Amino acid sequence: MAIIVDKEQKRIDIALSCKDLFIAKGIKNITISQIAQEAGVGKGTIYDYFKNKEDIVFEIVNILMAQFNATKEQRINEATSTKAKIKIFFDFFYNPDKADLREIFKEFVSISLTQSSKDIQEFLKDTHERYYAWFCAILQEGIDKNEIKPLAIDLAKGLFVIGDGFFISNTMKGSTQNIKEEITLHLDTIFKLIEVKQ
Amino acid sequence: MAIIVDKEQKRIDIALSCKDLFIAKGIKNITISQIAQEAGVGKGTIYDYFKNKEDIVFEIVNILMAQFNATKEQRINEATSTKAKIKIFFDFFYNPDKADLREIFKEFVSISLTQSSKDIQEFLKDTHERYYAWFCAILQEGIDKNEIKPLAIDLAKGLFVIGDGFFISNTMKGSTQNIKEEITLHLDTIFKLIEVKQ
DNA sequence: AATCAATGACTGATAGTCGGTCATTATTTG
DNA sequence: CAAATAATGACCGACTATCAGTCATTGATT
Repeated sequence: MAIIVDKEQKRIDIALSCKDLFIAKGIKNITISQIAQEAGVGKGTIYDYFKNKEDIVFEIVNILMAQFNATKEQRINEATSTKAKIKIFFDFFYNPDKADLREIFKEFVSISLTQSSKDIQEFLKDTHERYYAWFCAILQEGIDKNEIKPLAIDLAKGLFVIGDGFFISNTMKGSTQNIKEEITLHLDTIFKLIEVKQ
Repeated sequence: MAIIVDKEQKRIDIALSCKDLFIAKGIKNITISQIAQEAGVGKGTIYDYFKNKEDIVFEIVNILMAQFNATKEQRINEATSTKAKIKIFFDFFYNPDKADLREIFKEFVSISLTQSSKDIQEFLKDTHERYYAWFCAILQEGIDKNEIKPLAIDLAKGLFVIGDGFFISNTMKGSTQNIKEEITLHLDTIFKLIEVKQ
């Protein structure tokens, strides 16, 4: 009876159109009016597609992460050793091409910590569990192949969270230069300990 | 002259008086007027002692962390094994008595990620480095005593950040119940690997 | 009288709402 | 079948409520 818009697609379009604004200025320094202008729609329209400013950040992170993870899965499958696979898993935290994405991820974490609804927490939990299962599968595969000791599976959770740990720690200090070296050293050392000597 | 107030003490008094408000509602859901009322001063007075709302959170975290760490140093010195010392280091993240402090710490991290000034980043960097040095010293002591392998020192940074990692990861999911078990398992497993067999 | 502390009314900015308009499609009618 | 009309979702921006932060004034002390 009337115009029917692909709501999901438009949500994506709006989110992506103001991505650079978020990266450049940060959520606190942008107004909804600016976002609307950047997206080429009216202010009210923004609220037809998003609950609030934070919701836009969630959408941006979702879109970009999905894109990123599509290639990640492939790269992990191509890697041969468990160590190499695990390193790719943390690639996001130091890949120079992903600096922009990390900038938004920072906002995302900040929001998630203090302002996320039950819905969003549920979503985060699901996402987290899916990735953790994937991570465990990689480790288990290494164990089954006798590349690493069975004990390594007990390190899964602790290893899984070190990406976040390094990221938060470095971001809070304002020094994100050397995450790669830090993560690499840690993983190399862990692998020295858990690798099965042939 | 005129009335001379102990500015530093009053800053502390104001900060502590609204601590519970921050814990109960979170920074986003409190107004400066509420804070002023809770502290029993005028709104303008708040701005004589703090730059903004975020600044109050920094003060609260500083005060409470300082209190907490005073006892922490002692407890670490009392512990005999390196493993026990390291576990106490992460006590903050799961000690049931510190749930309130963690609630504010959450706000603190959230702010630090996206809104901290150069000054505050500098401060965070200093604090971080001091704690990291302490952490390394504990590990080094264990190495010198031949409790753990020399290699363990390369795990320092990665171990140091797992507290933050678990905290962020669990907080984002809204499940802070099992951090203790997770950290304990991780540390126990790491120590199985780095302990020197006698 | 000089000086510092405290204050709360005021201002500017902005998040979020809501009544109304417009464009498109469905339905009716000649 | 074409024109007229009805229905509806998309879109909008003026408006409102709220609140962070300021500053001119008052009050207290020596």
